[in-house]
Amino acid sequence: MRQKIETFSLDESLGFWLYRSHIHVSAALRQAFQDAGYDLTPEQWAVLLGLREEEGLNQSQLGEKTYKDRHNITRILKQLDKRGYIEKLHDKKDKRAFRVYLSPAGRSLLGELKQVVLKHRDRLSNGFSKDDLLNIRDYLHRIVDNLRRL
Amino acid sequence: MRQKIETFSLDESLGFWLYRSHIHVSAALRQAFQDAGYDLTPEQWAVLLGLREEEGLNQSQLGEKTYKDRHNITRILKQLDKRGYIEKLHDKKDKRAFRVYLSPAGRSLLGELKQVVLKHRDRLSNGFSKDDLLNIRDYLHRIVDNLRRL
DNA sequence: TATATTTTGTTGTCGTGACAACATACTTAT
DNA sequence: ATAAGTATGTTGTCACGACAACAAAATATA
Repeated sequence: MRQKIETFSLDESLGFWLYRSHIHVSAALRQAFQDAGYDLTPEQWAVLLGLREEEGLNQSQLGEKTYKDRHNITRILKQLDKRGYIEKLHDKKDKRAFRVYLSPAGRSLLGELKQVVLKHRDRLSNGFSKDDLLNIRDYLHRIVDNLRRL
Repeated sequence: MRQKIETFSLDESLGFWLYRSHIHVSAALRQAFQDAGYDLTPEQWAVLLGLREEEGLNQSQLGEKTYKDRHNITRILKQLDKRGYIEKLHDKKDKRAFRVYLSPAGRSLLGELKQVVLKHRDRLSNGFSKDDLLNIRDYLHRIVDNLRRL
């Protein structure tokens, strides 16, 4: 028996472990971008990656993909637009909506930062086997599923 | 072979899994507080739990315990103070510092919300064995250690 | 067709995280 | 003992997450 976990405390809270690790990972990525000379937040990066996987989404769809609500997507896209990394085109069929695309600069940025991000990922998963990563992923997905379904 | 994980994408990013699960867990706790009729954020709750474990800390120490920098601690304590849950007393030896304590209302709140929080924790860890929880904790701690030490 | 509802996106507010600048006070070095 | 450096806490700014209110347009329904 390693340690009891039913105690009502911070150190024994799954939610707090998640908070703690998220904060550290996010700070490290932010720092990695800064060290590489780029003014980009982890959130902006996530949206760019989401776009890379599927361009032409509208803002709501992009929000679903990146787990950000439409208010936040609006503002993150505003930042990315200001930096010239994306293009918002009016949807021809739906006059309310935009379709969001990577600009050439955005596509270029993804290439430039690829090694930075891969290095960051290697760093935080140092000592993890592929099975470890699959286990973690399963655990984290199960947590989200629990909250969605229950 | 379940799936390759070296792909440079959002769905294969450990950091993004952490972000995703943290967001869901945090939203669920916020909702649980709201459903129970309390106006309290998960961050405020974390600070209260930190205080419960060790009262009389100064703000910097409390920030270390909860992984919040001193700027944010200042503001979170301001919220908790406004709601009457804490007391800030001047440190007698160090005139710069405060020592932070739970107020009677704060202590009472911890009791009132205990069942709400335990229910929330059961919900998100539904289907997890004690070993699963220990494994997750080890994984998440290893991630943080990797970022601290490398 | 006309009305009601839903969907898409924006703006504004608050709380929080990251960061800089600052005042105060403690600590260390000379 | 004085100066330099460090630590504590506050305020201000920007970015982001949660939430409300809103306008415009699409969709559903009567």
